[in-house]
Amino acid sequence: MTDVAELANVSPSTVSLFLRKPDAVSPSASQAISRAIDKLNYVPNLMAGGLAAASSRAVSIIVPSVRNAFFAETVSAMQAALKKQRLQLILGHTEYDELEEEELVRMALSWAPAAIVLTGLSHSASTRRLLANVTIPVIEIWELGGPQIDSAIGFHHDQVGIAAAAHLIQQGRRNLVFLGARMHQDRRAKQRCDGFLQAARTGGAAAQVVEHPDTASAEIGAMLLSEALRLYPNADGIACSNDHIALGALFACNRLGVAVPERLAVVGFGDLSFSAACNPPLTTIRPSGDLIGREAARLIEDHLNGEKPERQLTIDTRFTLQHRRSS
Amino acid sequence: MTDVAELANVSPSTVSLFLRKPDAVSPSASQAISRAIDKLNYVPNLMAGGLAAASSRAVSIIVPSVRNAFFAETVSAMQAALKKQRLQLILGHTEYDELEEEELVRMALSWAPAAIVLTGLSHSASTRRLLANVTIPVIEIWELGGPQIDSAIGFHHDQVGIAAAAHLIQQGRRNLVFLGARMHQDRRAKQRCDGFLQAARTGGAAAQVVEHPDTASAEIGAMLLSEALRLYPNADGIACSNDHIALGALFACNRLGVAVPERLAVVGFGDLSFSAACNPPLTTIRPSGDLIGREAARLIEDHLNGEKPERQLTIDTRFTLQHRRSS
DNA sequence: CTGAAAGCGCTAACAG
DNA sequence: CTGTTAGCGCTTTCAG
Repeated sequence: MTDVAELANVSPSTVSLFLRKPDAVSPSASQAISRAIDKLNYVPNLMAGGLAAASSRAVSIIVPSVRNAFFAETVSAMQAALKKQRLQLILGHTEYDELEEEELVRMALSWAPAAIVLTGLSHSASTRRLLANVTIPVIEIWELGGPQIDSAIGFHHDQVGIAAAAHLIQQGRRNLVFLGARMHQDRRAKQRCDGFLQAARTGGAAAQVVEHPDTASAEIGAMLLSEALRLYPNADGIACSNDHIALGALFACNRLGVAVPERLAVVGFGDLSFSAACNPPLTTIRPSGDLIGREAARLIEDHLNGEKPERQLTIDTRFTLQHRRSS
Repeated sequence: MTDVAELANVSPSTVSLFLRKPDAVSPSASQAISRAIDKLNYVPNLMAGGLAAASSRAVSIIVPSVRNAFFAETVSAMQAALKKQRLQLILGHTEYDELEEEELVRMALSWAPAAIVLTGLSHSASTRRLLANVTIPVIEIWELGGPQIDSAIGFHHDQVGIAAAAHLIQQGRRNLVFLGARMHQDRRAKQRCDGFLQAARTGGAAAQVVEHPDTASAEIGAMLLSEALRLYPNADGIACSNDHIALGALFACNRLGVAVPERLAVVGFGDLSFSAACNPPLTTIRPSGDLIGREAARLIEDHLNGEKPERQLTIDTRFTLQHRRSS
């Protein structure tokens, strides 16, 4: 920066100012500085900047895993939105482990990030303690309906389950089964399941659960469907903890000669890339993972720009039922 | 750190040393420092550390998008491996745009990362210039077979196409079609296609391409298959640029009453989570996205530990054909 | 094995 | 609008 200043015949602080608030520098100086930057191929050192400013242009985001399409979508949308503010994403994966999350939060904090984004509302006591006294925005995403650390952006997963049950009942189904995967770890899948069961029973339908401990996949979905049909031969409506499970269920129905939706209606969750293309096209509940990311980015921007320094926000991004031929 | 030092009755530099090389500090001092750290809930400031050391514990990784399952897998594997070294991933998405990549590289450099990871071998001239003089490892992933900036980890995509063609020919198919999506942007899909065409023709089979400009999806796969059958009614073997396309092709065959593999053999690429569960299970070529991530992490560790300061490495992670019932 | 000293490259008052 | 000044919290020789 000193070199740039020298070449542009200004002081280093003018260069610094130009870099942070270009409009606050005279056009002539701006031009000279721009030229010097180009000529010297100057790249600012964000570590130095962050140290001096006691906060960095990094945003830490901690998700269970980006291999999960839901979180990949949010991460991707957030990164796209933050890029405009020249903010960088620092990524961490908890793999659904609260201790892992705690360690990641600790590491994240050492970067003095501009904000920290966590998945879900459930965290270890130490994690809460670590985050209790930070002054940056802490944003919990993809879950609503519990005590928040600071702001939360997402939706109520029990309502997803309720919507699925209501839909199946409306379609005249009365013997419902929920197919779930890894619900001992995936709290949100569990919430969808619980909402489903309760709404189904309230609505006068029978409702059962068939589950598998491993990560959701089409393979497990197929297994779960066969199992469900074995245990509950007169089941007529199936809700799945996500579209991977639903896809496998559709494959299994196809193989077993079970007519969908005539004999069995199927509803998924996620509206993944294949869901509309299935045989038959899958009715599913679509969360807006990208909206969650964009809203999170907006919150962070607002905080950075000093506007709306509101805290403790709760933003419900809702979800929509995509009614297709599988139900 | 000063507070910790004071509480532990040592100097700040001893604390610093303890944090970086615990073994170089006496047990008694170590214990006192540990205790002080715990009591004060001390979190080191990595910005300050990075500034002083002129290199940070961040690794920048730039991929087209984590919404793409291939890159999500690599990112995830890499993060898991780097965590052991207390290295953090800074993520950037190019969305298949070289100018975007260039800007991301510039931003990445301002973090003085320990290494920088790019996707593919094709970059803008400016990007190459930016990276020409850096002393940290520059690792290009997911592509082999062109000029490298520094090290490269991946495989030859034309060989994937060749393997698909060879497989179909071996199955007795002679009228082949390649279904491709977004090949004007996705260089690697194009390479697979080119390898396929060449190998097919060399092998004495007819080979055609049917493509779509948008991102690969099952929906587009279904469209492409219908189109292929319309244009080439006697096609008997289909290779797809990835498993999303193949999934859609299988759906379309199912709807059109086209028997797979009797009438039409289908081969995909990716071995995604649903591929083994399809009807029929999909023959596909499986790259090892996680291995790419682990090898990249290993390279970075080695460099950091001063071992094997080899540069210009080329690591071929290969791929394997998963022969299933669709062919 | 421990400590003193000298910055790393930048930001942020503040004064002009 | 520009420049001066005093650090940000740590690492890294270099002595002891």
